[in-house]
Amino acid sequence: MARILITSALPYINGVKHMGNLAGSMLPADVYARAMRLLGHDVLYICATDEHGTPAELAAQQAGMDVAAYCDAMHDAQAGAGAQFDLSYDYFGRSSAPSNHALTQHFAHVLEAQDLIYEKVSKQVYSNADGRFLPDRYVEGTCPNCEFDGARGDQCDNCGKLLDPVDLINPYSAVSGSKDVEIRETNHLYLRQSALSDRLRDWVDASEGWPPLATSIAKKWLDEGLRDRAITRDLSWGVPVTDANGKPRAGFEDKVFYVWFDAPIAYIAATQDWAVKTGGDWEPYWKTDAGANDTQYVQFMGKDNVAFHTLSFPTTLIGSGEPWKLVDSLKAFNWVTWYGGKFSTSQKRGVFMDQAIDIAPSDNWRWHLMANAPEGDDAAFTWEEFAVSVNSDLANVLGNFVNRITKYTASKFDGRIPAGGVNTEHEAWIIAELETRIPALIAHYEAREFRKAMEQTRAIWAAGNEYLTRAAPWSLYKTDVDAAAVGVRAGLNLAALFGIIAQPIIPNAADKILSALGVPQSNRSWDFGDIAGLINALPEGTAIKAPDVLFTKIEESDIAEWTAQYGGGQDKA
RNA sequence: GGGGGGAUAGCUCAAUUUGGUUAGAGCCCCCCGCUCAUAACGGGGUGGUUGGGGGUUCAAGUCCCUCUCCCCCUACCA
Repeated sequence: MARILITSALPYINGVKHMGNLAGSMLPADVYARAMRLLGHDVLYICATDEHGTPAELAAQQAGMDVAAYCDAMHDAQAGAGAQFDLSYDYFGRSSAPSNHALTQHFAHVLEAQDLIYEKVSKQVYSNADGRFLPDRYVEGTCPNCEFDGARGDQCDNCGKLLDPVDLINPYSAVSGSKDVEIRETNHLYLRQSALSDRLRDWVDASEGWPPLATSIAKKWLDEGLRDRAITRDLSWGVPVTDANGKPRAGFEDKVFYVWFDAPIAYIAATQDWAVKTGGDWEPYWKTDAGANDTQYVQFMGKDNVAFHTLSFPTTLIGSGEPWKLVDSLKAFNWVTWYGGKFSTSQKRGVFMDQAIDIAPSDNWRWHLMANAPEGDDAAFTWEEFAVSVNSDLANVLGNFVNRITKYTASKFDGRIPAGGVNTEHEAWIIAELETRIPALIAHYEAREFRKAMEQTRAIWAAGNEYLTRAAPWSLYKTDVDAAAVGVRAGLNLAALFGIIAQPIIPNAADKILSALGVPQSNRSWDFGDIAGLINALPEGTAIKAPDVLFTKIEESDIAEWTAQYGGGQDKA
């Protein structure tokens, strides 16, 4: 048994997330967490809302709400959506929590004590109309390179050239459209990342189990030489910048820490909040002087977040000089796209978590998104593929298997798990299948290869159908009831096994199957022991029920309706 | 501009790390079987110049060069 800390990239606060966000970190982290729990590990799965930054302030303003109240509402909405998708967080915290304020300020103080923080004045665009400094991409204007009119301050979408907002011709605020903008000087705290390059490189070189994507991105930045990075912003909503006495830092009264400085720290702060809430101990997860070297720390994130997790956050932790736990393994995902294009609220393209749960049960989404996880490349969501996942994999292969064997048991064996008969070549066949497939399934989960894990799960379900065809108890029943009983008993045990292996992915359907077969909670773990015994594990004579239809199929008319409402193939971006 | 990832049956993806039998699977389609079951299930089959071009090698989807297209990052979006 191992102690495993799992974090999912923090979902940003400005609204309920779309299915791509769910599929890219929160859901796979959850499936992994559930699988590791079933394997008997001591798992802590931590997530939180990422609440600071300019977009949060603007979203609140647009909603006509106070930022804090807006974040309260959105945090609740996201927590609710997560619960509806059965995300089994041990704690779902907030980057705006007092614990994170304190810890972020703590890190800034110890980093400064290590001479890794200094003040520097830079130039930034200020919008008089909006009464705020504008991040580079919130300034738009004419591109000095190609004269495109809608160029953003950081990059021109037309010619692709990287820009400095100061160079834009006729700059205006992307927030209000106002041209009343000016360049102002502003003082900020900078993190001396350059001083930590060597220590960071040593750590990256020593790391194992990172995907090539993560290693190559980290090394590229290191090769170019880490630049010092501003870790404060001119905003009001965020973690206040304090001095060593906890008072507002002189000259920084109207500034807060940069969201990417405080957000990853919230992984730790949320763990502290979990400890307070549950009476647990957070230090064995995060402090190497409290046992965290024995903790396996796995981070899940989208491909855009890799540099922050491999460089920025480790810089904070290493630079502190304190014994903080660093990440062991990363799993980075590409994007789920909507028919190959981007999700867009305004253009009604794509489904968000709160809408999705009204369309189909959580299990259906979880299965489809994991079976088509964007592991190698971006993966396009389509209603047609969704229907295939639900109808073929869930309804026909798994749902129908459970249905056919339980119904048959009800009609011919009095609804009880039958005794009698002896195993034949057919039972030997299915046992051999399980003896190779179950270890392979577990290996895929341990390697966090989700598509392969789903493929193996489905293959095990499908093997059950093949077994029933081979054993054909309905034929044997006419001449030898005991011989038929062998097939029925094995089939019922297989149904239970299928529920047990399905738990990380489709927890609700799995529970329905296991409850119908009378499998107690205590017998649902992945401690399989002797695999040959799995087809005789259920107590003979136990009364079972045929569960209601486990998965309702998706009809052509459903697809047409959803396409009309949420967009589909006809408006590819 | 720089860096990284990707392009493989009609569709969605394996196999590329470590070059090695006839490049696999699911869906679709066709044929057969079964009749316990949600018109489901099982078996078999059709289908590939591995994005284009060039090279290395006894052998290339895999290594090298080059071209095309898509995605991410490029340090003040998160």
